[in-house]
Amino acid sequence: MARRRTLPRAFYARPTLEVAADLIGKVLVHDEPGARTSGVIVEVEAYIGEDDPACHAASGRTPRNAPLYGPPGFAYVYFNYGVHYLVNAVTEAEGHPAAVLIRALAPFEGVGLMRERRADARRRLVKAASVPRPIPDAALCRGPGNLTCALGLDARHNRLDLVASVLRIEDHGPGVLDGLGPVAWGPRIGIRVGLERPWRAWVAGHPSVSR
DNA sequence: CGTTCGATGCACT
DNA sequence: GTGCATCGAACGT
Repeated sequence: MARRRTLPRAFYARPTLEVAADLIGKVLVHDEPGARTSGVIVEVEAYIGEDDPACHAASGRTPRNAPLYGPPGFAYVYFNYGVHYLVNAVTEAEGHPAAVLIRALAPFEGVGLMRERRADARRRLVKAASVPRPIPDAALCRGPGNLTCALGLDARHNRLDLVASVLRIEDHGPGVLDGLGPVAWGPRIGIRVGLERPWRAWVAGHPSVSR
């Protein structure tokens, strides 16, 4: 197994767009004993400050968005649409609300467990009469709600320290993304405001990137 | 191809 | 009561 290094606090304590760019190709890990799941980050979005209308901090500090105002290198996980959890890495500095939303992974470790979790979740959602299509491996962590499902992440992981907990992001060295496309930038997805800011980054042409 | 829409919980107004 | 940083089935073209 290649050498792996957990990203240090200083990685996150930088301008959010730099962190977002550098997170592409790193590995998001949920290190449950005997059930590790992980994937290479291939799509992210930056949400930066109270001036960003799409950022959860746009209306000021609330109990929900408090982690955004905390120190960098912690997880901000929240529940959305009554269905999905979304995971962010808090960036910048304490008092500067900003984070990077992890939107898609190329499945790496624990792919079988990911398949089970996604299939279970879909069976719960789909009508009993219809037969769900099998989920291709490239789609297991395609989309922010899908990747938290596949990795088994939920509200328990909110506020966890990405530098020292079961939830972390690792650098597996250069070469992880060999043979894949370059990083592209464009407008963020699924928001109605702040579309003029091209703060979504993804690996061009990668099959695990959301659409 | 494209668009619509239901499922579902909760923070915030 | 409203509106989501979603997903994917179902339907129209």
